[in-house]
Amino acid sequence: MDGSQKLKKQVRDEFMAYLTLHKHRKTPERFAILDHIYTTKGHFDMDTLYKSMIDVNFRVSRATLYNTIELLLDCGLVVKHQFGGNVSKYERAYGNENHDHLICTTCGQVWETKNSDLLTQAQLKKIKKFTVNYYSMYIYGTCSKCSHAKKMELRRLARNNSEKTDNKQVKYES
Amino acid sequence: MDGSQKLKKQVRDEFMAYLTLHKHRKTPERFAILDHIYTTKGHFDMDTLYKSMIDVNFRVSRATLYNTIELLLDCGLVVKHQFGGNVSKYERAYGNENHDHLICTTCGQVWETKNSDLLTQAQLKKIKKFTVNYYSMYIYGTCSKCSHAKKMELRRLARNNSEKTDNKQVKYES
DNA sequence: GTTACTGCAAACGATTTGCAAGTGG
DNA sequence: CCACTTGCAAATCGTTTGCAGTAAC
Repeated sequence: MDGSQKLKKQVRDEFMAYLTLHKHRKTPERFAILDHIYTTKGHFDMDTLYKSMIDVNFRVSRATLYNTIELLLDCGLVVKHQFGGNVSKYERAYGNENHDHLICTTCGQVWETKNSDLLTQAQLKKIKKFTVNYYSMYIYGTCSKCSHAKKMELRRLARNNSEKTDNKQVKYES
Repeated sequence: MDGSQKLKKQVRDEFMAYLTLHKHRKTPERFAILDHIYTTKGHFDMDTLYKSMIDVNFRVSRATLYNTIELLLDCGLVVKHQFGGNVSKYERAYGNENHDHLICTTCGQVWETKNSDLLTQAQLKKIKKFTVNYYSMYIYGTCSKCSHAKKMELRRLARNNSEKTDNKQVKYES
């Protein structure tokens, strides 16, 4: 099994665990979409994803794509970007090096640069063939309030899951 | 004249120069919008801007707002963000300290942090009350192709402008 | 006077939603 | 079998566009 297949298995397992924990169903569509996303590196938008799945003869509706991408974002397997156009761009979260984005505000094209965590403003100005107007670090995560809410939710889920297990055990015992 | 008024004059002058160079008309709406944007710090969206201008009894249409913001973006007086919701956020470009954005992917709220140019991944993890999932540096600017096109365009404009001056002089001479 | 700009309303397009039919657990 | 998911089509909503009237130059 090559690196790509290994990664696919990894993320499939992670998605599986996520679905189980949240009591979401494990439909073929969901796994097919995840798999398909992890066959290509780089950015994609919903329309591209839709068409490329049709191309490999996997019929999905756009509604399902949007529904599934929501789950994938929530469990952190996919990352969402909005560079300035009207369409959102997505990208798989694992198997891509850390990279920053150079966005041309005139033509909208996006280039990627290698991890530049430590770039200073002075260094940025030196990026070849690109005139930097401004830049912004977008740090995505969970605020304390939502963090707390999520924790409570997970606790509730865990409790329900174990209760269900208990019930089953009771059944078997009786 | 306080600092705020001084800044407003500065950006008004810059906008004026931009409009002159590009042969765009100097309408009251355009200057009112720029002025209004520079009365508040922080992010705003189009709807908020629209309503707040109505509030101060300045009637503008949404179409004009979108048209004008385009110009302001082009001349770099306003900066555009898309944090992940459905609406674009804007921000004046001058008079704000350099800052990064903390975006809660659950509730969508956005906080600002002081300039963290040199934040390392390790440091990011330590941001209090915020669990960092991932971050991305968005570097906006102009690519070499567009840069060249813009330069040509400016040259053309400059030529036309001077030709026009020449014509006038000829007229006066004749 | 020309012609770009404004305001209005209609159009657009990415995303979302409601609902009937399908299917995982 | 129950109710979550899917697929379809219609609805939504921020943004763009066409057009007639207005005003900058």
